[in-house]
Formats: sequence, structure tokens, C-alpha cells
Amino acid sequence: MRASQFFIATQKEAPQEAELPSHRLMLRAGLIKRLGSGLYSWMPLGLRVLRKVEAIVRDEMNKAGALELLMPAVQPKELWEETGRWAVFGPQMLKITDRHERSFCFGPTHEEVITDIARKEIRSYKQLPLNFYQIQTKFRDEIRPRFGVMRAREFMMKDAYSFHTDLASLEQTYQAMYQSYSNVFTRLGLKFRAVRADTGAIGGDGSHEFHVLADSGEDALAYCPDSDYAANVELAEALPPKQPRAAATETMREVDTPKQTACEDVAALLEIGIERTVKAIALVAPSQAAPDQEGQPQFYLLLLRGDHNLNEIKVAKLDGLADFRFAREDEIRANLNCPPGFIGPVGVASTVKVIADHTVAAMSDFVCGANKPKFHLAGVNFGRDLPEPLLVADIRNVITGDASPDGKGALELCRGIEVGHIFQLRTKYAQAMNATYLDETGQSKVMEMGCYGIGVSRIVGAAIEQGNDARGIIFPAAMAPFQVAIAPIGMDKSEAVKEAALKLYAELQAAGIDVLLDDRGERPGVMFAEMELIGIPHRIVIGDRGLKENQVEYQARTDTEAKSVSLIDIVDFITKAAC
RNA sequence: CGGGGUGUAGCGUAGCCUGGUAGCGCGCCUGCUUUGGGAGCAGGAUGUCGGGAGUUCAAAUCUCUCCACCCCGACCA
Repeated sequence: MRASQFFIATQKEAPQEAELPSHRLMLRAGLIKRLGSGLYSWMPLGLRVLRKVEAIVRDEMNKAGALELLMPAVQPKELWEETGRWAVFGPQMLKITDRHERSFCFGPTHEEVITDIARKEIRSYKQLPLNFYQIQTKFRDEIRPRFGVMRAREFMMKDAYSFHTDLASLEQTYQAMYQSYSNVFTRLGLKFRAVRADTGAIGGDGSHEFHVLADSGEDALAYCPDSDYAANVELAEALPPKQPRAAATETMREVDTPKQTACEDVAALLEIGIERTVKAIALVAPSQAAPDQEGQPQFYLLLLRGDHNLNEIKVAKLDGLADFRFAREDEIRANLNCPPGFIGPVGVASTVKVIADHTVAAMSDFVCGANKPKFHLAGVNFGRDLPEPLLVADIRNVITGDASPDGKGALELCRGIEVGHIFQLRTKYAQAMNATYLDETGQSKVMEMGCYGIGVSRIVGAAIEQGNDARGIIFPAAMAPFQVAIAPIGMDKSEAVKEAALKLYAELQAAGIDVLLDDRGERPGVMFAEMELIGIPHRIVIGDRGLKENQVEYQARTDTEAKSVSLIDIVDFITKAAC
């Protein structure tokens, strides 16, 4: 591609709207333009990147035996009512009405459509297993779109759906997809990790997420360096402490904590470790009525060690707490007769259900709120100062150093951007939509299903988040909009430069290399700055100075300085470097 | 949705408190010069000051209201 025939729209200054490096760089490099909140145009330069990602995804899916198809983006309401998800997806789904007042949605995902295809088209076990996929625009009306294409409302997704006669077959395809995803991210040149995951709104049983590792990632991941255990912190199990609870050695006493509400502050004031403190978190479950209070929801007090954080997903899985919410201040006062900040489990009414984390249940002589403004209690012990908790459960996020659930070492934490997610759906959708087949004995059976998503457009953002520096984007070779850029200096003045540049351009193209020739006649500084901003991995500079010695200059995007390469060797050199 | 913030030329911004001719940098156009790290000089174009209503002789500036966008929390590829 000749730069004079292309459209490069870089900016020196980043628009105010973006904060995340990848978002700023995508705007500055002119890869995308914002149309509205969470809505982006992919400019020619950006689309080249997106297409390269797509091509690799498509290639790996095809290799894994998946079949590409294309389903409508607009889907009728009736289909979604069959699975009950018209209501479940709720406001996250963009709903539209046609001229006949019929309701549709702009598809946020395609389980319903593909299951409808499967139930109509698949009759016999002989047709199974099957794995269909598409690469298509999805729309999800996110609560808060942000980070550019990383959490856009309209985005590009590869979604695959597999159908099987039994679980063994599903697991086989699931494994194949797991491998296929690993291949995709490896080929894309990304640092990634596959982790066990919660299944969320899609539902089903087994599930893994694929994360691009980046400090700015929205997900916290736990992994064990000594084994292959890795899980989203949402899911990662916190094992009960090995040490049993120690015997009480202190007597319970009130301590003055005039301003200290947070555990850190209380610990600092008392000059003890924060791991000696217990915090109480008040919840209510609207679906459960409180025993004595007319119309009031059941009130819960959850106990966590001071330095631990509540895991809301784990809490929602406890009996009766599926729809929990944090208690309002008035509810806390009504149940504990105390404002937030000083609440605790000692002396609470029997109507308050107390749930302790495993760690707390194993603590003795701890410090907690006194249910009395400006006071905490120290030397508190279960069984003596307060009853044993109603329930002891894993309700916290794991932290660095926790024992790995597989018993093979200690957990580390890192952050990731979720770019892929694979699920074993089992029969959830097939059952609801009556997708059946006839088995060998002529009996009608419900199909087993899997589904597998890759956030294609998100990958571009994630890759830039992982690869950038002060000068701009550092694209992995497989995703760069161009593999090589030629910067001829004074091309319009020097015949020698022009001739050499055009010749090299033709040779590199002939070698199958995606090359950008900057024939715009720009000054060197402009050419260099733009090539670096848009992240082209390899750059060749041709100038009169070097040509006299039959030399050109080569510099990789990640190099700190250029080196001379002989004009004779350069095609060979680049071919090797770019592949 | 709750909390915080911002809307002035394509981008980045000053002016707003204390009402009185809308300014700067980058970019863009023309010409000349320049050509190894986002050039120099000269000339030029571009503004519903987010929209609406109000107060006032007079509103970018004060008031009300609506809208859009960004950031922090709960959702997800």
C-alpha cells in the first residue's frame, strides 16, 4: 500500500475522552472513530488489524472442524421467550419493534437462533456432533460502555455452538475448542492465561475464560505457579485454614475507637495486625421475609477477616441469598441499633442470620465492631462471647499467598482482560427449546450443547493494552496493519531514493509481505512518528546518505536504534524478520 | 442506576468567579523556503460557545431545564 493512496489520520494530541492507554492510542492512531457511547467506526487502518485477527480466528476454527455460517443480527422476541431470556437479559438487550409492532432484539448472543436451527435441521444421531460458528456484530446495551472497543456496546464477536449426543462428545469438542483458543492467542502473539470461570448469565456447567494479561484488566485472576491451577477470582476457592481455632486467651472488652470505622484504622489504633480484626457486612435478601418484622426482608451479617474482601458471586450461591443486596443504613440501624462502621456479630438479635467466612470461624481473640457507636470489642471468641455462626462458608476473594485449591502451593494474583469464554451448556437451551434427535434405538433425546465466544474487536484493544510505549502502539507481528514500512527520505527530490524505494516496495510485495510505502513526501520526523504510533513492526529507511554505500537502515519497532543493512540483503533480511 | 466531572473551530484548550467586539496551540488551505525525529516565514479559512427557556440595554459568562460525553461502583466477549 502506498501511503499517498491510503488514509492515515493520526493525531498529535489524544482526545480528552480516553484514559486507558489502548483507547487513547487507538484514537490517536486513527484506528477507530467514536460515533456515540460504545459505538465505534473502524477506519481503514483499524479494520486491517481487525481483519487480521478475524482471519486467524477463522483459520483456527476451521482447523478444529467448526463450520462457518451467518445468522441474522436481528432476532424475534418469541425465540427468546422460549428460553425465558427475554426477561433475563432485560435492559442489556437492545429491543426494537418493526412496522407491525412485532418485537425483536439486536442479538447480544445467538444460543436461541442456533438452537432453533439445530432442532429443525438435526434429526439423527448420525448428524452429530456438529459445531457451527460465525463472526458477527453483537449488541449489548452495557450499563457503562468504556475503554473504547474493549467494552463497546456494538462489537465483533466470534461465537461457536456445538451439538452432541452425549457429555463425552461435548467434552471432546470442548477440549478441541480450548486448544483452538490457545492456538489463536498464541498465534496473535499475546500473553494470555486460561482460567476456570463462573458461568454467569449464559448458564451451564464447565467453563473457562481466556484472558489477555494486563494490569488494567477488569478481572482479577488467581493462579498457582507450582501447578496448572488458574481461576477467575470470582470463582477461585478459598480453602478453610488448616490450623484449627486456637483457645481463647483474652477476655472480651470494649475499646475506644472514636473515629475508626475501617478495619485498617482500628488495627492501626490498637497496634495489632489487621488479620486480628473481623469486619461485618450487612445484607438483606428481599425474597425472604424476616420472621418477626412484617414485610421486612431477612437481615444477614456476613463476617470476614479485616483484610479480606467479600465475593458477591459466592454469596449469591448460598441458600436464599440469590437476590441479596447490601443493607441500607436504615435497615442496619433497625436491626442492630447501630450505625454502619461499628457493627459486629456480638449480642445481635436471634433474627439476624450470621454467616462467617471459613477464616473467621477459625479465629480467636479477635476484634470486631461493638454495635455501639465509637466502640469496638477486642478479645472476642465464638462459643463464649457469641454463638457459633449459623453458617460457615467460603464467601471471600482469595488473596496472594492463599493455598491453591489443588493443594500444590500458594496462589498468586494477576489481572486480565477477558477475550474468550468457553462453556459446556449441557441441555439448558436444547431442553427449553426442545432440540432433540433420535438415537440408535429410535428414542428421542435432548442434545448436549457447548458454546464458545471470542471478543474479536476486544482483542485489538487488549493487544494494544499489552503492547505500547511512549511512542505508540507495539503490535504483535500477526496483528499489525502493515508488517513493514518503507520511509524514503526526500523521495520527491532524489531519483536514487525514489528508484530504490519503488524497487524495494515491489520486491517486498512480491515476497508476500504487507508493506506500506510512505510516498507522501513528508519530512522524516513525521514519517517516523506516524509509523511508530500505528505500531508497524519493521521499518526501513532509505536515504541518499546510505545509498552511496548501498546501505539502507532497518529498525524494529521494539529496537532502540537502527542498523545498516546492505541493499542486496534487505529483502532477504526483512522476509526473515517478518515471518 | 448511584456518586463525581466536562461540554468553546477537526483535536487540545483560555475566557466564565467579577456579563460588554471569542482568543491561543496543533491541524487545514495558498505561496516561498526547508528535508534524518511531528519544520520556518508570510498570508488565509473554519465557532448554533452542547440544545432550549429565562434574567438583562447586553449572556460563552448569571438562573432554570433538557441533552451528550468522560471517570468510579454493580454486568460481560
